[in-house]
Amino acid sequence: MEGVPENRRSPAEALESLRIDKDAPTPAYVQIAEALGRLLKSGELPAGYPLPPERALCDRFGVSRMTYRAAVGMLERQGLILSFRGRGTFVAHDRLRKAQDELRSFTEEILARGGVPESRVLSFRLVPAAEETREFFSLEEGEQAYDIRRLRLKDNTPLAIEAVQIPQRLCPGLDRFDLARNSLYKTLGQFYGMRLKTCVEEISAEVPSREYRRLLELPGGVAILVIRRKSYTKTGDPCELGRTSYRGDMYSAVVHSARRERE
Amino acid sequence: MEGVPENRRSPAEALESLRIDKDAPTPAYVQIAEALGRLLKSGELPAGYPLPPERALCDRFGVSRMTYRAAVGMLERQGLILSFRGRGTFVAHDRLRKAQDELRSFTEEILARGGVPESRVLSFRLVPAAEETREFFSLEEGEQAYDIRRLRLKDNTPLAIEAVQIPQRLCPGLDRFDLARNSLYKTLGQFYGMRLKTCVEEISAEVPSREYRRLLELPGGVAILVIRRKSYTKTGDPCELGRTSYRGDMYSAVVHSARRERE
DNA sequence: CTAGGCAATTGGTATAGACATTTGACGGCG
DNA sequence: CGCCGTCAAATGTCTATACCAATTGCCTAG
Repeated sequence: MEGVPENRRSPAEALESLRIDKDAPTPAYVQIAEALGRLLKSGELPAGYPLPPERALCDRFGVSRMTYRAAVGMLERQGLILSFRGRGTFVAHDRLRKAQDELRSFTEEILARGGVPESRVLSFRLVPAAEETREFFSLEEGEQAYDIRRLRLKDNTPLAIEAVQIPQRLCPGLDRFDLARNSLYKTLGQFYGMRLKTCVEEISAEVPSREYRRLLELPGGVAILVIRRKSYTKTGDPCELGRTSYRGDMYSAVVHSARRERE
Repeated sequence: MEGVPENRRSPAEALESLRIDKDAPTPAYVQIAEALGRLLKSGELPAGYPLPPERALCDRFGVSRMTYRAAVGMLERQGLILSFRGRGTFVAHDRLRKAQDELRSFTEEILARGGVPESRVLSFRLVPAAEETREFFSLEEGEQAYDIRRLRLKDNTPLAIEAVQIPQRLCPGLDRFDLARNSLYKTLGQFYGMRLKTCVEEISAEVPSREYRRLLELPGGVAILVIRRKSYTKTGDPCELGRTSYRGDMYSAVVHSARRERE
C-alpha cells in the first residue's frame, strides 16, 4: 500500500534469500557459486558492496569454510568479486563483472549484441579434405570431409561468410541436418557427442576478393576481419575447423585477457 | 662413461626430482603448481602420460590432499593436465598445453614470435584529454593527459603504430622516462604502482589512411588490424587506453577461449 | 569361454578445526 | 595533534580424515 515496494530488495535481503539444496546431486560449492553468481550478475548488489564474512555465509549455507571458499574461488576467477586478506570480499566493478569471455556461437554472439541473426547455406558438400583440414584432424590423403559455407546475416544485412570443414568420419550423415535452422555446434554436441570446449582463433585483416565483396554487398574501401578458428573438445581432440570473414565496418571482435601472476 | 646419458631423465625420474620448501613464504600449493607446471611446460613428459595418483604425490610433497588438489586445480585450469574420476590424471596434449593466453606487452609478443622488437617515439605530448579518454578514466573536461605515439618495428620493419593515453594525474612526470628504451607497462608498475591485470581489446579491420600507409611503408591492397585496448588494475580501476594499428599482411592476433560449463 | 558381479583404485566433495597474515580501528602517550 | 602499539576481525593456508562416485580389472559362477 505504501512505503517500500515489495519488488525492491535491499542487498542484505537479497543475500538473505540465497538457498541451496544439500540433497541435490549438484555439489554444494557449485550451487553456491551459481546462486551467488546469479545475484552478482543481476546487478542487484552495487559495486564495492561488501559480502558478509566467510564464516557468516558458511553458517547461512550450512557448509564448511573450505566448501564455501571453493565457490568463492570460482566467482573470483570469473571476476565477479574481489577478496582482500584482512579486509573482506567485495562486489567487483561492473566492467569486471562483464569480463566474461565465453566461447560463443555466431547466433549467441549476434543475440548478445542485440541483433536478429539469420543463416543461409551457400553450399554443403562432401569433398576430399584440403591439406589444412587433413593436418588439423590427422586425416589420410583422400579422406572425405564436409565443407559447409554459410552466409550469416544480422538484421537482414549480410555480415559474414563462414566456411567450416569437418571430417565425415567424425560425424557421418551430418548432411541430414538443416544448418540454416539448427546450430552446428548444438548438432555436433547432441548427435555426435562432440562438445567443443576450447578454441584458438587467429584474427587478421584483409582486403576482400571480388567474390566476397559481391556476397557481402560491400561498398568500396571496406576491409574484412578474418577469423580462423580451430576448436577442440575438453580432451584436446580436434573438433571443427573454420574461417569466418566479417564486414570490417560492421563487426569487431572483443577479447579479454588477464595477466596470471600467482593464479 | 656409457649407456644412459645423464641429461636425459625418464618421466618417472623427473617427477621424483620435484621438491618444495615448506619454510618458504610462498604457499605450498603454489610451489607445487609452479614446480609441476615447469615440468609440464618443459615438454619432458609426453602427452597422455599418467601422473602418479594424488595420494602418492601428497606423500612425496608431504602435504595433505586438499593442498595438493589446490595445485592440481590451477594446473587443470591452465590446460596443462586433465583429470578423470576413477581413471587418473594425465598430461594434456601439446596444443592444450600451449593454450596459455596471457596478457603480453608488444615487446613480449614479438619476442615470443621470434623477432627483434624495436620502438621509436613519434610524439610524446601533454594534451587536454580527448573525450574517449575522459570517459574511460572519469576525468573532468580540460584535464591533461599524456599522449604517446610510437612506431613499433619487428626485425627493422615497421609493424605497427601505437597510440596511448594516460591521465597526468595518474602518473605525473611520466615524460621523464625514455619509452623507446623502457617498457611502458614496466614503468607504470614500478614507479606508479599501476600494475595492469586485465584488459579488454576490440579488434577490427580497416583500410589505412594515407598517413598510416606512409608511416608503415605499406604497399597498396593491404588492410590494417586495429586493436583498441582498455586495461585495468586488478581492482578494476582504469589503467591505460590504447590503440594499435598493425600491418594486416604481417600480423594477426591469436586468442584462446573456453566454454565455461561447470567451472 | 563368457557374463556378471565384486573389490580395489582413483579422483571428487565435504568436514571441523587450527594457525598465519593483513588490515583497520581504537586508544594511549608524547 | 600526531604517532605508535594493541587488538579484533577478516581472509589465506593447511591438516587429517571421511565418504562418495566412476572406472578398471579380476574372479567366479554358469
